[in-house]
Amino acid sequence: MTVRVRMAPSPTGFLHVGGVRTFLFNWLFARGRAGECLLRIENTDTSREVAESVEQIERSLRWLGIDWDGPTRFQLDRMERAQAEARRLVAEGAAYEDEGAIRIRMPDEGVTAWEDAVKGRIEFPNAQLEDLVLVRSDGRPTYNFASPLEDWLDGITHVIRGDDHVSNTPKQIVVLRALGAEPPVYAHVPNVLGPDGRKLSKRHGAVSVDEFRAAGYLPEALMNFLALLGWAPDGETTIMSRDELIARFSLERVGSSPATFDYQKLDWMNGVYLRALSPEEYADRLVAYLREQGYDWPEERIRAAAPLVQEKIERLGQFPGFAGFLFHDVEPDPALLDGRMLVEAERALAAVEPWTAAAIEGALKRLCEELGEKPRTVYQPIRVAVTGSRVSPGLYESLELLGREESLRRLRVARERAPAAA
RNA sequence: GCCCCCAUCGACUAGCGGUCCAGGUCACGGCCCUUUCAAGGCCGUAGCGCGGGUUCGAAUCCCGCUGGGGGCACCA
Repeated sequence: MTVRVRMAPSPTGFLHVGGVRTFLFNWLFARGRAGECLLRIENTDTSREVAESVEQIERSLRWLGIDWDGPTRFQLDRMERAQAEARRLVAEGAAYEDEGAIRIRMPDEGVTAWEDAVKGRIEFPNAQLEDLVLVRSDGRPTYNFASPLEDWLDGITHVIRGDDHVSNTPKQIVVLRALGAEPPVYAHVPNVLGPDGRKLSKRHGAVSVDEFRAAGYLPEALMNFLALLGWAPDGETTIMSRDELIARFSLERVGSSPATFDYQKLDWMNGVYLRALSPEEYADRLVAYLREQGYDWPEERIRAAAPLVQEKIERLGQFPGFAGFLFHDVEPDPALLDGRMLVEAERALAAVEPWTAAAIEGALKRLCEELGEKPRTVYQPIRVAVTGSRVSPGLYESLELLGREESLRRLRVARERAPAAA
């Protein structure tokens, strides 16, 4: 039997990483088994907000590298079929009308159980189940009716969803059996929590895929990180390509306890991916990212600056703060300047020929010897004067890129602002 | 209140009765390298929630407790 799963976001706002993690598991599972993965929007209305939200969801999934088979489906499209099925259940005696709504009869005794692919056997006492509304008095099917019905109609073989659906499952199983359908395999994956142990939400930081994109995370890094939230191929491997994730993913190895989203680890992992990029690819991504974020800085200069930062930043979003001095003037803190050093640096650099990182290095090292000072003593005022910060890319390369004229100009301006030189 | 699920370092996890005085990664601390910051290398701190069983032997199995989480809608 061909595996067929579905990703079922509700069109409320943006795509939440917790939900994406669940979709990712669906997708990895299907792709690793030559199966199909559908995208189904669980909507109950068709407002414009829904349409926009759907576009947003599709865009976020595509960016991450998660694709789906066939057109996006909408739960509401099955409304008439749902009503017909409900009427059929009434006719068959499995359901009944109640103040305009249709309710299904739940068994009163025994248990409803299933073998969960990640949690093992789960049993629910039937006495716990109330007669569930299938179709509201206004004619719209409820979620617990529409969802399993569509799973059946779409031939879904595995329902991989969040933990919070565990208690819906027995109801859906009863619905499916009444319909004459065989329930799919259920796999309930644990939820993703924030650092404080509560459900991951905006107060913890970024939560929508779009926010991670805007912050300069790489989709492959985010995918790798998300895959490891509740799943591990073994105890050692952490960095895995998309293909490796697909090849190794299995529901059996999904854990059953909730996982905490660790922003620091994501940052580290993103840095690993960033550093692993070829210089050309890195520059391409950086340029694309900055364009997307609305920076109109010259592409050639961005490309030239890329190698200076590749080893240094772990999110592309750090680029403007870290290397922005190459694109605009700076405001050095006078307290960090040293008039004497700046005068000496200006003199030494004015004579450098040609203006290359290597020659600049030679000149500055000679200066240190002449002055009998440690490099850090000599370099810091220069760094601050030229980059506006005590933290920057390599000094020689930065000076080279800035150009002699601009470098000397910044040194001069800074010297004038420095505390009275001795 | 009732029902369901979960429980290994601060975090993600490996471990599916002995090979574990518990391994890997992030974070943290120290050292090295070093023009700042990173990166990299080396070393280190740190964990089986508690109590009973079962067993020659338990992180691993069973029961209870405690602690988390989720659910009990004509929401999804």
